[in-house]
Amino acid sequence: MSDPALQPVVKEIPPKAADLSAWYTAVCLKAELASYSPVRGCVVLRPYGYGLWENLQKHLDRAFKETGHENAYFPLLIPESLLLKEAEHVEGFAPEVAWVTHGGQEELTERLAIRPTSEVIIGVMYAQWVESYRDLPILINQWANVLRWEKATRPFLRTMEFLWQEGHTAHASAAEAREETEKMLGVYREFAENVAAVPVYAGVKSASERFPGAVETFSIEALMPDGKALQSATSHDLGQNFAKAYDITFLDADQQIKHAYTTSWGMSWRMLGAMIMVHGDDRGLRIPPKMAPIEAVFVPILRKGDERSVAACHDAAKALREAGFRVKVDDRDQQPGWKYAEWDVRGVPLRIEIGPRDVDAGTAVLVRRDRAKGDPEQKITVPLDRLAQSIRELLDLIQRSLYDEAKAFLESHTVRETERGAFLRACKERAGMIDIPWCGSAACEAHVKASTGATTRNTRPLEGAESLCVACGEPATVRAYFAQSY
RNA sequence: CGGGACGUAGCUCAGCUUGGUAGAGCGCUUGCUUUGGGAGCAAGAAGUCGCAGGUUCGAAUCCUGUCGUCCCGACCA
Repeated sequence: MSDPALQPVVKEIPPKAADLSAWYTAVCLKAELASYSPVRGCVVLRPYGYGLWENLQKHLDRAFKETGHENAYFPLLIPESLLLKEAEHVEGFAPEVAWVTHGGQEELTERLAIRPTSEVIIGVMYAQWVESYRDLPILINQWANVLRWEKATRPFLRTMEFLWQEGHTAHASAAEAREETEKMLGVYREFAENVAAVPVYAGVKSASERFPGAVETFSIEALMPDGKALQSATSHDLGQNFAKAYDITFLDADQQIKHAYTTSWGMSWRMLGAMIMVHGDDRGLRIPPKMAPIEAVFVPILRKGDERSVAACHDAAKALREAGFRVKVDDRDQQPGWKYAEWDVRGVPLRIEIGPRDVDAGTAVLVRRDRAKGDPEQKITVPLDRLAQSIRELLDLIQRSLYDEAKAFLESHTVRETERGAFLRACKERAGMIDIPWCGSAACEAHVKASTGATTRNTRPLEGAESLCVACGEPATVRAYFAQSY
């Protein structure tokens, strides 16, 4: 422990590469994103973590509105009799449903499920609202919490109660529903890559990974530093399954009564977990600027008897706020180095140092969080009257740089295998996204899972030349990414 | 849900083997000096040892149960 090289860079955060799990948990807690609570498997989302969630909401909500959706809110509790109507759905969720059995001292005649997802209660309401093809489509999103009785939990990645949004739409035709499903998958992909700076593979889930009750499930999948994949959002084409179970019918223009076609799609705070793992380093979080609750933090440097820098920071911060930036002045009574370390842990993209020398010169020092200490690109000095432009440019640069870094990792850890032995080895060793022509059979997938722990993450059409499944030798029907998953 | 580890001050942990009434570092409070990568000195506050039983004159320590956290596996939109 006396060797400085063996000391952790940040107190109480272990090196990321050595033990991703320990690093991840420590960062979530030390950056004050979340706290464990007295409730098993449930975390408190602290203000800084909630700031991340609000930025996710802001961007996604705008995208939902732009694609014609409206927000609404449905009940938390679902009567058991309603839940039982879609057999596959019930079977899929039964092990994870929590039940309300009493109201006060009185035992209920019918148990109430705490929603694990809201297809049921929303489907029941849509059945009441839809009569004519003129009532379609219904395009509604809900921001909500849901509860699933999980056995093993980790902050954001899997918690019993979690925050998410769930879109639920009903359409007059299968084609329109499918179009909606794919459109929202695109919205998620756009968000993940352009806002959270997390590159993903978008595609179709295999039958065994499909949402219970869906005709087709699409997902975006991100790759974590340990080579495991993380499903970051899903979009489901539910066909007429739920419409038939919950009687969502309409009189079409041809005077025939028809069942509607429904979709559902969701992204949860798990996306934050992906962002944390993909970008973080040994100093803590690195938050992409578009997601950062604080884009830049001012650290004034004092000199005995000279506190001009504090006022200079506040003045500059005020101007930046008026220009639309999210900035903070850290004027606490602490050493600058202490503050640097703390804001590093919390992943603020830019630090702005103003000291006596800067006050005299009318400048500020900008320090990029995405660059290492000692990197010549880490610090630049800019004139105060150009601060807004400089920050705008740097934030854009950091946003792009984080994405490029993650993209390079994904690409260098996406391996196209053509030989069975090498394929199975890559799956077992968590080499990343293992890309093969695949037969699409559940038995083949189950066999790969049993011998390596990996499953298909998602699939896409063949590129043309491939003919046989690398895993089993049967004719290939799609290309698939295999990986172990969170 | 199976296998393993852990739970002592806000944090990281020592003490437990061999029972005797609570410790360290960091953090926190106050004052002074400091401040361009986790400052220094001085004084001070802070823990029903996760919880519940049991054994014992006496339990952080031994036994049982329980709750929680982490790791591996199983399961899991």
